Amino acid sequence: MTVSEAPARRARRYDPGRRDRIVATTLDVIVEHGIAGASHRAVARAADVPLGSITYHFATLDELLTAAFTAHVDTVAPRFDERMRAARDSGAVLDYLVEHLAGDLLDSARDLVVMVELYVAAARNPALRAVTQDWMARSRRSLERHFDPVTARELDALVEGLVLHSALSTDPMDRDQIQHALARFAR
Amino acid sequence: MTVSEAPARRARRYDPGRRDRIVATTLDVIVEHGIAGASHRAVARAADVPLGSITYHFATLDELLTAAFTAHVDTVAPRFDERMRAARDSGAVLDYLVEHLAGDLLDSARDLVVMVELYVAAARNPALRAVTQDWMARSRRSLERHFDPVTARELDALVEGLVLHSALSTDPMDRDQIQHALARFAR
Amino acid sequence: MTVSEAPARRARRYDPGRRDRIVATTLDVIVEHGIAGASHRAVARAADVPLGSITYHFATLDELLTAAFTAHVDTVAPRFDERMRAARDSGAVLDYLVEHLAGDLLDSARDLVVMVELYVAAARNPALRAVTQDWMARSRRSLERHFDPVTARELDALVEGLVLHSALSTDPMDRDQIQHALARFAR
Amino acid sequence: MTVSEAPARRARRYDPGRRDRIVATTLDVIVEHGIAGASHRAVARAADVPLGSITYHFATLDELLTAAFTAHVDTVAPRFDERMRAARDSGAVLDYLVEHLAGDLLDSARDLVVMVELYVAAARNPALRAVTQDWMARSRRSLERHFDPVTARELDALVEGLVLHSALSTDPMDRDQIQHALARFAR
DNA sequence: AATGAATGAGTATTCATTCAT
DNA sequence: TATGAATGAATACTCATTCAT
Repeated sequence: MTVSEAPARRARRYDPGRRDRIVATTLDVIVEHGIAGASHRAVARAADVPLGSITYHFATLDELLTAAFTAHVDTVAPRFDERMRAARDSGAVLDYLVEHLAGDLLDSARDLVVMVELYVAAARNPALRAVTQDWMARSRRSLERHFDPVTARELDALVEGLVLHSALSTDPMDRDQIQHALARFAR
Repeated sequence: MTVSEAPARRARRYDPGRRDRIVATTLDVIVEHGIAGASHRAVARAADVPLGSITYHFATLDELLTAAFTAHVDTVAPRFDERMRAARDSGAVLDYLVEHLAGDLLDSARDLVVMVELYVAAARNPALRAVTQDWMARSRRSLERHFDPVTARELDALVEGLVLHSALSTDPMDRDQIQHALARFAR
Repeated sequence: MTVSEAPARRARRYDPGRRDRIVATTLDVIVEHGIAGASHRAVARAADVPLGSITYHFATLDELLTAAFTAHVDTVAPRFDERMRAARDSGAVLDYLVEHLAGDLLDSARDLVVMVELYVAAARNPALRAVTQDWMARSRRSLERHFDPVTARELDALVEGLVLHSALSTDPMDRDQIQHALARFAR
Repeated sequence: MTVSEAPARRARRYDPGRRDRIVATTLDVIVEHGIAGASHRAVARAADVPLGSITYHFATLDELLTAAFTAHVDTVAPRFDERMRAARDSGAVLDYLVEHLAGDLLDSARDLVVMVELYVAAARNPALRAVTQDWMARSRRSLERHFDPVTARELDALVEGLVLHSALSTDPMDRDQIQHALARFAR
């Protein structure tokens, strides 16, 4: 019986792309445990990286969180814009939104959690507020491919509200209801 | 909405109503520092009460937060219902909502912040989710005094989205825009 | 949704024998959670009695623990003495001890846990040391009904050792082995 | 066996071997104040190390206690085995045991206390139970150098009982009595 | 006589960050 | 460049005991 609590970390000194992996893992941790649960340690554990490695790449937690959310927006916003570009007309946009809100709830659930966490954090963190506003602006600009600015903004707000509701309600709206709500904005 | 941090601690063994004061102060702290900042210590300091007093009245932080949000909902929901009861018709309701969302009344701002904090916390905390759902249900029921259930639900979602936007955006919608958005649901 | 965290304690102001019930419950708590787990609160909860009631009847924790262990010894020691008195000869005593150590492990397990907890606590608590020594002396005196003082003492020590072993070993001695060990002391 | 509580904290960022020092100090604290007194803080104070240092090296108190007891067993068991190996015959073994149990050497007293604390803790802590069982098995195996397995086991139990008695009794057996008791197992 | 409230010290543990190597 | 060690403040929560009623 000998004392042995070696943390079983495979040596991995050469590890290119580690920085990116840390950023990606940070998002995973946020999704699973919230921003409150996204500590240096939690991320280090999840990314299987020594604690010092996190603080080496990111001077502060804030910097890490900002990097993570920025990366998220840079993934999600272009994808959304692409969908908008691909849509033939405003009707097609609404169809897509219905699909997004009612359908593949696995992927959207993730996006939604990230969104809400970001929104609240932004309320008290200027760096994140910039990220949030960038995201809002981009998504509105994408919608403006098919709607006038006023409608785009209203639609954006409604979608946000619907997302919140479907995230938190035990009795979420069904596809028809969502369709009906969005139709208020279509021709 | 300022929290007095007076370090002077008068001896005060007999202090009826302290429990309620703690609950009220908890809401203040949430508004000022977010749920993440609502620690036992922070609340104790703000309520000018010894730390042990908090844990005496509330076995866990969760219990305290739940009590605080419940108290908030029990204040806000009846007030909203009263407004709905008082409104002559659906037009009057929309007028009130516009006022509520656009008026940068201190009270409104406070309510917005509490709501958003609650929503995010609810995503990870079943007890708070129950509070949230109760709130949603009550507010929908109030709207149903003037709208059919489908419209009430849609309107509720839009309001939620608008709240999020106005709570977090640096460039919130103006009164006309809000009015215009809500008008989609009026007769 | 109204706040209601009433601790659901049935009113029971008139409750004779409560003192005794507290003492008995304290022993239960010690058995289940160890002396370290026998706090005022734990006992109050287990005995379904308000916290203040414990400190009302027992000025300090020490007093409560002492009362509990004393009660235990006053139950166990006479019982053991009765067995010794009833035994025809030293052989019958050994038969009884074998039975006790190998057999009804449910009751003995409880006694054993109490014994070991008491012993260790006694090492640092004078009040409990007195209880322990009283117990040791009484049990030795009981054995002296059938053995000379020297043998009684040795037998007592061996029994204690066997009890410890059977309490902690995953592979306890079987009846024959115990019988064989004790036989060293019989004629 | 005195624990220096020097409040002077020299800056000491580089301190190799600190982990081992913490483990050793933990045993000291257990000897002086019992397991119940072996808190993170108590150990930190005794080892003249900041509190965070303890939790850095040992994620939980359990881990620390386990390391301490394991270290103890890894010191004591080989030493005992060495004595057994060195003993010419079973008589020499008994002589050594008498010496060990009767000599009020500081070292012996210390070992006794550690043993008893370990035994009680083991009753409620699986990790410590493993340490205990390891110790029991090793000590039995050492005895088997001179006794058949059955006798070794009985002797072990008796020794344990004698240890308990001499650790806790104010009126411990004298050398002759111990000698006499052990002689029951000699040729 | 009895008890709910109060309290200050204490518990284990987590944390962001800094430092020495 | 990379990282294990270090650290002091903070976290939620428990506790024995005292007090006001």
